[in-house]
Amino acid sequence: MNRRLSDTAPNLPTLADVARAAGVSTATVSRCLNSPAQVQTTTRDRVLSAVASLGYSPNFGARALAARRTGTIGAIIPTMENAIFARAIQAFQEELHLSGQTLLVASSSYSPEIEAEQIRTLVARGADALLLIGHDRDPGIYAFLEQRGVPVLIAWAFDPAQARPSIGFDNRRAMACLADEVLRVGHRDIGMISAMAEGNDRARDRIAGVRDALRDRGLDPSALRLHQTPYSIANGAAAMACLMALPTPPTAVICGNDVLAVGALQMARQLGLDVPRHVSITGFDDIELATVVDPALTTVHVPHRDMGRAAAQLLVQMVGGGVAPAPVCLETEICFRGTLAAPRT
Amino acid sequence: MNRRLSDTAPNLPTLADVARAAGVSTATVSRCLNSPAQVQTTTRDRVLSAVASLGYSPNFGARALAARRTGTIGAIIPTMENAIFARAIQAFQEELHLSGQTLLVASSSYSPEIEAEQIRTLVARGADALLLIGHDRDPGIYAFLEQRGVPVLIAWAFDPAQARPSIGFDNRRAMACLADEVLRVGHRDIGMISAMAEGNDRARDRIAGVRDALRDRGLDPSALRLHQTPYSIANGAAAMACLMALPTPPTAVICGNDVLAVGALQMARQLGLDVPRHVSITGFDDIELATVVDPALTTVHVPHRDMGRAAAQLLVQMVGGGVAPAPVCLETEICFRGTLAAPRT
DNA sequence: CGAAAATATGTAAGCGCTTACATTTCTCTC
DNA sequence: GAGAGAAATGTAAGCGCTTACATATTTTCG
Repeated sequence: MNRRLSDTAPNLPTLADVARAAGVSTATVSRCLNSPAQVQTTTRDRVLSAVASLGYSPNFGARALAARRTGTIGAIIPTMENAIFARAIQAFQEELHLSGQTLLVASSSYSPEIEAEQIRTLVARGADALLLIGHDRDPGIYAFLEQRGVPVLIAWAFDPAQARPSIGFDNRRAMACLADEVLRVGHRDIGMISAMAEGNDRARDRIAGVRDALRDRGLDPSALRLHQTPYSIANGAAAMACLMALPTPPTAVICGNDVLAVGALQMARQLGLDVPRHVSITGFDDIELATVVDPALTTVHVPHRDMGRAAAQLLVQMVGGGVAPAPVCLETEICFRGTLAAPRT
Repeated sequence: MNRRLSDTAPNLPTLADVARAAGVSTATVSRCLNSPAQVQTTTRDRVLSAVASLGYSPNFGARALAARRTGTIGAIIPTMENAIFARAIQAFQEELHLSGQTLLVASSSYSPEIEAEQIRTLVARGADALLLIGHDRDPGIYAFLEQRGVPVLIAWAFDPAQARPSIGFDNRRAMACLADEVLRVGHRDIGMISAMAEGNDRARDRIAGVRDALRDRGLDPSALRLHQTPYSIANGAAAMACLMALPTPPTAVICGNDVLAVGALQMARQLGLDVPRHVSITGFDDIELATVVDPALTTVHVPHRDMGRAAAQLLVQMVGGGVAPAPVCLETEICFRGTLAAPRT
């Protein structure tokens, strides 16, 4: 047939070419490449030099078809522009590389519909396994993944109630700890700026964490002045302006993440409010931004890199062994910096 | 043979199953999926409903093998943790998605050896085309890519002297413009904190740009106090400390990127120097960090998102058409903010 | 109305690799 | 040094899809 070999496509050497050049069968060449130990040293040298001299490199499609795996792992994150995901994905990719796996990435822009589509795309593109953020998801998607036999690991969430393998931290408890610190120094009027909670279990858990802390101190959780807004500095600032315009503005504003907190901080300055003297602000994540602003942000440190690295290891193990690992819970830590202080009396 | 079908692997429906269910040939099913216009509406509906009811999804390896393309485009960037790359890659991925392509990413950690390895990996993983940063690279790599027939687009660089397709901006000229502004307000003692120039043509071009500006004003380009350091806030700070410890410290410090500049800014504050009264500092890139610090950084805005988006379009076009597009040069713009002022007299 | 042209569908040959199984070639051991 | 067992290599059957080409069906129009 030889279709399309006539045009620009270069005619690359195949396994058979290497086999011919080395005077062995294709099976031996394949073994040299995939399990060298099975092949005698002298044969192996002969084959490898044929590989080198022909400039051979295996055809991906053929290999994937025959071996029924691609050595590719997919990850879908809301957006790379959020430093927490960029950082984790970077570590994830590096670790994957150590295991000889390649990373296929897609982003959902925080939209469940786009995410569902991307999941299908990555599976169709041959991802051997998938990394997803948070448990919240249409059950049909999990059914689809199960049908295709694609292992999934959930990151950024730890919830032993969910049977699915996951790696993350307890958003709720971490936020409850931080909120408790805010209460401990004396704040009673608490505002909260959160990311949109719909379809985002992390955001919901953090809100629940603040309410837990309130409740534990015998305060009314429903008194929390909650403002939800999409992720951005500008939105954080706008939300802060709303909160501060209230008849009795909160003396402390707990933010669902550092980006919103930085926005809040900027707005506070713009409104002529001194942080933390007039109002305390806290973040969550501990990204670079948190240390660069003045005063530096009191926040919760999340081990994003560790999470990315560990996620890669778990996923590689899941692809290989097929066993579902138990949920992993990482520790978070409060970073006390300059934006939390006792309220003015 | 049926190997490995006995174990855990689910037995997924194939094209043939769909064909059987719909009462057509596999060719017709394939056409329904790839060029629906060729198939009669009634047949198509029948096939598509069979696809849906069986939960069929094409096998990636088989498709790649038969079609000789994967619909996957690879990108290798130094690191995702650098916001400029994260931002561009995000836009790149979104645009790729619109064209039905998938993104394979790898990172080089700024190491030419790792990059070379990653290039081979991505090609072996079936990338139809590659996005790389900067022209600087072993010629053997370009030869390899040419042999394999993998189109490459270079981003972050614009140099008409290079024959290769590229999209970027003129690092040298942009930096020269900024440096000229620094000179224009009266600075004569200029320090520069640059990223490591070796194997990084962007960094080299920016240094050259500063020297150009000096020369154009009749000053001695070799008088530039240049400090090279790896990319990080802490390194920027350390470099700033060195510069300020000089017998006659520079009155303006031009930084190769915003991250180094933010480090310099922090160190200035730590040293009790007021910016811009005691010393001016400039950045390059215009990332979020630049607007969050106080005073906000005077820097060069680089249209990272546009670059990412356009890169995706070019690459898709290269894979499809096979024609090498002419180098594209994007415009940069100086953002005057708070860190540049005339030197004290 | 019939032949030519256009359209729709079927047939089947690979794409390049992996791997189960068969065969050959060593390496021991007694 | 013969036979058993281990090790190395070869044989060949797919993996599931795309697409050139063949065939069947419909449309067009002189």
